[in-house]
Amino acid sequence: MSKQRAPLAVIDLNADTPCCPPLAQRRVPAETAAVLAPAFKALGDPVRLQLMSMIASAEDGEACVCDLTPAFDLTGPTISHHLKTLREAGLVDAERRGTWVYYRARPQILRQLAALLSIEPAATAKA
Amino acid sequence: MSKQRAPLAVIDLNADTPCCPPLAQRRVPAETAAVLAPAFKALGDPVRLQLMSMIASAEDGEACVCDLTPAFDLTGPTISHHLKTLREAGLVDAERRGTWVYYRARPQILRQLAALLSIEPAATAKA
DNA sequence: ACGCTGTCTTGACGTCTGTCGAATCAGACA
DNA sequence: TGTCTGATTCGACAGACGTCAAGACAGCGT
Repeated sequence: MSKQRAPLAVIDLNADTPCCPPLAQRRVPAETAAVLAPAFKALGDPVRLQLMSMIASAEDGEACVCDLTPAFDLTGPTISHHLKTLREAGLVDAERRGTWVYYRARPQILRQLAALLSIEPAATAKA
Repeated sequence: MSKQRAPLAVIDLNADTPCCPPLAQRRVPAETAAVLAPAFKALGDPVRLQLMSMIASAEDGEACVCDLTPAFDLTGPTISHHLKTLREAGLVDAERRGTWVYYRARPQILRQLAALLSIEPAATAKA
């Protein structure tokens, strides 16, 4: 984890900043890496990757915790913990409506991560 | 880390398999998540994200460890450890040529990760 | 007001991770 | 052969992570 915690907690990378040219096009500077790495890290757990997918692909763009939890062989607190991790990485938003809490994906940051990873169709060896 | 180690060590996801529809389009199944999550996890450290970028954006598509190491305030063994992590996640390949070891990105897996994260321009709430 | 249900927080546990120094391995060159 | 340089492996340590049980909190219904 390279020591420091980084600010996180809802990184400012939620704005519509175009942000980052592809990782393979220009060297990612340390500051950018420090901001983006936590997002990748959050996706680096199978459970969270599935949670993220379930949320992002949900019918109305949002998913209830009550639907998420029973999809895994894990306790409620554990799922809650993973959701918190996704929240702190800026990947999802939570909203309580009455009894239930709904999670919603943040497409912007997903787009940024995808852009960072994107490779021009034939850029394997560009020279 | 969700307990089990998974096979890793060079996941078979290096083939040209189209692999995965976007995460926001269909629920990522557990098996897919188990295979892909380690790749995201490997990118989930600022140092490795920079290493990956330096390798992928290198002049001839490859970077020498001797150029990578001095770019960080970290010891050789530590950089070597991170490179091993990237290697085991299937993100890079290593080749020794004489005295030096060169690392090269695997564009296919990067493309797969990018595809998984990709979002159709206006799919925020598709209904 | 009371209890019920759904969700989150807290505290604890074992494991994994990032880092280093020391030792080891792999080639190059005398 | 011996030695030098570059890279990896080994062993150790502090800190972070994933998980759970127990408790706390928030709304709803009675």
